Amino acid sequence: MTIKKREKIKDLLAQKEERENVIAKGWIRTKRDSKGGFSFLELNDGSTINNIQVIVDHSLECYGDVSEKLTTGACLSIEGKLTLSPGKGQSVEIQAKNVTVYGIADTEEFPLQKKRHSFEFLRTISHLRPRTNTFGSIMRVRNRLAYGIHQFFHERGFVYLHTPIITSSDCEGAGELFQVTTLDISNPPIENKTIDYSQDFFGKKTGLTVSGQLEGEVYAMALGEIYTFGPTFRAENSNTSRHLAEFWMVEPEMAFYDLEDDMELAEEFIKYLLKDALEYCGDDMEFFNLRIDKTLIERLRHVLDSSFEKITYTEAVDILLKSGEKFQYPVEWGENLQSEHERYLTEKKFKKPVIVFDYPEAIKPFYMKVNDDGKTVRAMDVLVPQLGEIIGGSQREDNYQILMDRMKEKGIDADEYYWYLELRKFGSAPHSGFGLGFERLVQFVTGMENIRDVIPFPRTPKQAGF
RNA sequence: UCCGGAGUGGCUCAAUGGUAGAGCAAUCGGCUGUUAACCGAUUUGUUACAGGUUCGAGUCCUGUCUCCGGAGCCA
Repeated sequence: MTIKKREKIKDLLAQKEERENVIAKGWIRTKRDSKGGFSFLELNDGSTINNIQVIVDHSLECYGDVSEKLTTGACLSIEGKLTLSPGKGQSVEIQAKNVTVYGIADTEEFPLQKKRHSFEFLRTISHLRPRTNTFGSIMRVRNRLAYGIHQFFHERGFVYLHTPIITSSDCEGAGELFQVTTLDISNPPIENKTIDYSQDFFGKKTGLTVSGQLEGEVYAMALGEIYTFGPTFRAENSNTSRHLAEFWMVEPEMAFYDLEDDMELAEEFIKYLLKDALEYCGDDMEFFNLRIDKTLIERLRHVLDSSFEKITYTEAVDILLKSGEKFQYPVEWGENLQSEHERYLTEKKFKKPVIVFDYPEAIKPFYMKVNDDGKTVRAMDVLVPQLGEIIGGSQREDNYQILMDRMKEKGIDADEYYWYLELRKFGSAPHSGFGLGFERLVQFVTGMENIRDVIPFPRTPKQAGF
């Protein structure tokens, strides 16, 4: 007895010749009935955006049992013959010999219709939206990008490092951590009118990580080049199309890299991933280009073909001041660049990604290396058209005394970070790194406007359903 | 968090303070190797929630909630 195996629709569609006894399994996207005595089913199994057309003859033995159940959303197993299609729109199709219904989808209740839905509505049915063309494509591209990230770093000898999810250190500043506790929050232990965290699970106040960078530095200072790729949490009340409370971040950290090396790696990295997506997700990318953003592929190719513009913060301020543009927020050296300023640089001035570096010391975190001028730090942001900041990175301060002084200046408790400081005390070395918001990358590559639509289950303020 | 907009059949949206409607979907029928099929008919409502003004509120006012867009924070 031969064991008949299900073939993926992606593989079946690539066939050039007719073949008996194929098995396909998947969900019905649409059905068109012909009173000529057969139905056309569009079957999708997620292996590709493309459906395979299945012809179900109403004279089939099984038809009486299944006819009522062949509706949009139902899940089926089809056995039949793969044939060349006489109709337009597909080269092959399956002439069904037997149809098994795994699961019905009552048309009165099933919310996905064979028409366009708003992304807003689809967010309310996060458990069913992966069965749409758009979300299938997004998650396939997301998956390919994740794979590409590992591939990129492994080709370069980076070590994939797992940094902790629960931490007691706060890398960027207070007020943005999700607290982790096993204390009874309705009746916490009190000592001197404050909560006594010595009785908490870890014996101190802990939270979910906002970045694996500091821990990443620890291992870069031993293994040379490492990267992290994992979930990150920010309890900021951000309500924008570019922020999530839980998102995935990629953070490479490299010993012996200065800021120039860092920028070079960032550019190479972005280009590698764009090329990868275009090469391996052709059908999905074409779909985005057709339905989401007609200039997408052209724009990505342009990014691939051009070198990123590298300008200092001071140069950027100069350009903005001389631009003649009327900005809502004034441009002034020492202030953060506003979204509108970044957009001018990437979309109007250079029309490609721009790396701005050497930012004023006062507006950047304590761990960034201070330049000789004493006023700027070795920080860099990669800005891309439409989206803005996709990467933020820096060369790290490697001088023990300077780092100590900066922590003091910024009001950071050096005792808490003694281990971080000791990296500079024992065998310090120049090193650099950056962070890439994975969902922002997926947005950039797919053209999707809202970050809530490029992660399977988005977490945002007031939203943790599913 | 701030500014602006929105919340009405399953979905997308209409409705000058005066009888809540259309398209799509669904259902039924017709037609067809069909392709977001097509044609005809039918069904579907606590107008987000709580108050208030008014003879009368989907519409005006107050509060609350949620969503969307923009800003800040950032990745």
